[in-house]
Amino acid sequence: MPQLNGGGGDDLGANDEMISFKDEGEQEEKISENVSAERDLDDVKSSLVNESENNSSSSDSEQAERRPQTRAHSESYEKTRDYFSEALRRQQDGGFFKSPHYPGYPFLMIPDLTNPYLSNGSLSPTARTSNKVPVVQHGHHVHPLTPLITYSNEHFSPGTPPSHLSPEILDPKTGIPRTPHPSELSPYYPLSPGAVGSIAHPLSWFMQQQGQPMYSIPPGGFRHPYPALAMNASMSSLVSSRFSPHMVTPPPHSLHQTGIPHPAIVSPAIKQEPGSDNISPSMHAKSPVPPKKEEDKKPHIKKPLNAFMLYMKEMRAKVVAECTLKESAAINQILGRRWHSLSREEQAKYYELARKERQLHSQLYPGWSARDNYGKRKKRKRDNKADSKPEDFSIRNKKQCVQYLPSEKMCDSPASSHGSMLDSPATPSAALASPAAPAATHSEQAQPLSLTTKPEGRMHHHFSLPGKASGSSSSSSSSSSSSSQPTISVPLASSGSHPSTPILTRPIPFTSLHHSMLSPPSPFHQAALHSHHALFQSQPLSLVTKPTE
DNA sequence: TTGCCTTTGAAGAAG
DNA sequence: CTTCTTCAAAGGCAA
Repeated sequence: MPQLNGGGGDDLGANDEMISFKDEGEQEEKISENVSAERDLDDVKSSLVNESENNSSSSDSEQAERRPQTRAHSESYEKTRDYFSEALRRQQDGGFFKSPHYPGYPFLMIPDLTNPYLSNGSLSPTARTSNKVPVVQHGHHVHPLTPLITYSNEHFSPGTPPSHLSPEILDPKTGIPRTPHPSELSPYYPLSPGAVGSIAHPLSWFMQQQGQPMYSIPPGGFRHPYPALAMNASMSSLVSSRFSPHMVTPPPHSLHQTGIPHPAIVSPAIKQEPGSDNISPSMHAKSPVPPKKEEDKKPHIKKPLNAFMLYMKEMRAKVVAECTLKESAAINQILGRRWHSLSREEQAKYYELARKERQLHSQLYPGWSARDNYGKRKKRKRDNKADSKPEDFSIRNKKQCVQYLPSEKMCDSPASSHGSMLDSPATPSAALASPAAPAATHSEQAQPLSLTTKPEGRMHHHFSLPGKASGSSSSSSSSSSSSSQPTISVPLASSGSHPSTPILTRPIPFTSLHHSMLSPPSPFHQAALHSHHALFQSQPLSLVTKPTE
């Protein structure tokens, strides 16, 4: 990502961004102060707050060091992994994310990755409960992002040594072979010639370290077909465990034709945490599709994770470690705030990863549709909100806030506990988006109320641009230009965007245009919008009400 | 045992 | 074309 070049050297446009960030930082600091105040009220735990927000490298590193000691059972590989990744990133970045690239890949290879899953084949229940002392399994460096993606490993031939790297990687966008980014070039690039054909695994660079599959592995999935590999070297397992020699080309339909469990595939019936002893039928079913009812047998292919989900996976452990909180709901609130506080570049990383993820997913499961998973879950009762009047929901939200807020105070960072529910998206992102941001942020704080509403209606939707605009990953590569809405393609590249980040090049809805000049496109539209919101703080209320309507 | 809660983003469905 | 709904992860909690 060029944009990041120079860390500080961010060039063009960077200034604005930088400023915005600063504002954010300031804001955050303010918040921190506030938090501090609150801290007094809170018990010692609150002490954690600071670092969570600041992410002080020192604290992280300290923690990192400590954790490894306890590694014995670490909680979940993932968490530790995340934690490390974070720590790593800090180290590399010096506490601040400067390099857009995924520098850490070198570490990937570190064999250490003792993957609990691999070792046991399952996570010990205790592990889950042992959050209090987040343990790190491996003290090695892990790139923050690497851990996230693992899935699809299976598609690569196990037999292929990691070293087997494809020299060239097809540029998703252009389809033209390109020299992989250094970060991308991992010695272990798992592509097997035959395997995914010419398609390089978009996430391969990412996957190497991954001990845990991004998608929950189907029961069978975990059971590595090649136990030896799995059990043995974490590394090999990582790389090869999921690779399947069988995998030649993506199945035309959702079901993995190969019958090889993919991390993303979960048998509905068997859906379970990785490591469960149960061997899924599908697993056994390595044999070509079992002749049972399609439904029963049909493996559940999970949706690819979006940027935020990726971020969550990475950061959750860290947040958990910093906080005493264990409830995901609370943690997620914090993560949501942090997400907004991320710099564009940082978010861009995740968007890019998510894009690749989707791309890969689509390649693996060409026929798969998100709709396939509809109804798998029980359903959400969120419906309530629809019923409830604005008032009601506000109240309801309030309750929620209260419920989780405490924790946030303790742990959360930046953004604010103050704002309480406000996660105000606007905050960080807005800041990024526009110079006006500062004011905006300020205003937000002033009007925390708006936050309460947010949950209800997902305000961003209202602002949001054409849904597809931001998204369509796959299309993104194609340069989604077909947005009916007036859009301007803003090559943020000029502002230093990563070349490979389609996001930046996406067309920006006209509505956010003015912001676009300053801010990143699509994924960030929201932010821009939020900033917008800030600008119009005079009418924040409207936002609130809208959702209800 | 099961679903809820909570977050953002993507995608599909519905209007 | 816009809006709404569902699902993705995750783990404590409630029923």
